[in-house]
Amino acid sequence: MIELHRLRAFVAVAEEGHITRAAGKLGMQQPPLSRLVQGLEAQLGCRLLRRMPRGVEPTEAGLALLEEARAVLARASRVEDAVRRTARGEAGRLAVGFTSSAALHPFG
Amino acid sequence: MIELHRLRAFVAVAEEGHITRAAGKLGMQQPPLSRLVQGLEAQLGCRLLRRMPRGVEPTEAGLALLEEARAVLARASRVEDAVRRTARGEAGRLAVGFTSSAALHPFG
DNA sequence: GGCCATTACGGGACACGTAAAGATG
DNA sequence: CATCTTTACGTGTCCCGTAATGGCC
Repeated sequence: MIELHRLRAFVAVAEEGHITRAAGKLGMQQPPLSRLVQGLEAQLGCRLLRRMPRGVEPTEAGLALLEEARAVLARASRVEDAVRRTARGEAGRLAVGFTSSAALHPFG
Repeated sequence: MIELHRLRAFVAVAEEGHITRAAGKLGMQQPPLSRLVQGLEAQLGCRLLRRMPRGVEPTEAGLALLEEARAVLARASRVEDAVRRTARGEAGRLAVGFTSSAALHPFG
């Protein structure tokens, strides 16, 4: 399965259009980032970027991955907080109910 | 961010109720799997499993993570195939339409 | 004593950073 | 020549597997 690390790298590159610029945004150097994307292409068996003289451009497959990757990363980024909140008791015990008559009952 | 590797490990353990059994299912040994879950607990800063004399049991936070992790993993597992299909041209350009009359039209 | 989880230790894979090389306008 | 990407090389970290230790019926 694709690891999130590689997805993050690819999304940054695809959004910036330059490996160099994306590396700066991710706080790393260009060479490791370039290899990360290459590894992803090798894993998927297809090119994700068109290498241009001035930067890169996502291929068709790259665009598809960009969309999917954003969805997965967005969901994954919320997991950590959700679990911690549950551990603190702020969530997880919350039950939400719908009835047709609850609104008629006074509290207490 | 939590890596998918750790999520897969935790889901297997939580579902099996035994680190030993989950390790067999994942094709690995118990010690690395035990450490993987410990690493996840350290990352989240809360216990995910209650260690019992016969196996383990998810805590409240563990149950919350189990649910989230399944959703993320399910989504991530489809990414790879989706991108490869797009690269082969089987998807990405596919438009699906619904009409009220298409069924009345003969092919050709 | 048997079962299960954990710690200890050595080996391999992967990613990073720096430095040098290749490609293109 | 300037810009951007890629390859080369050495280092550090993380994970794995085997072996030994700890806790609880």
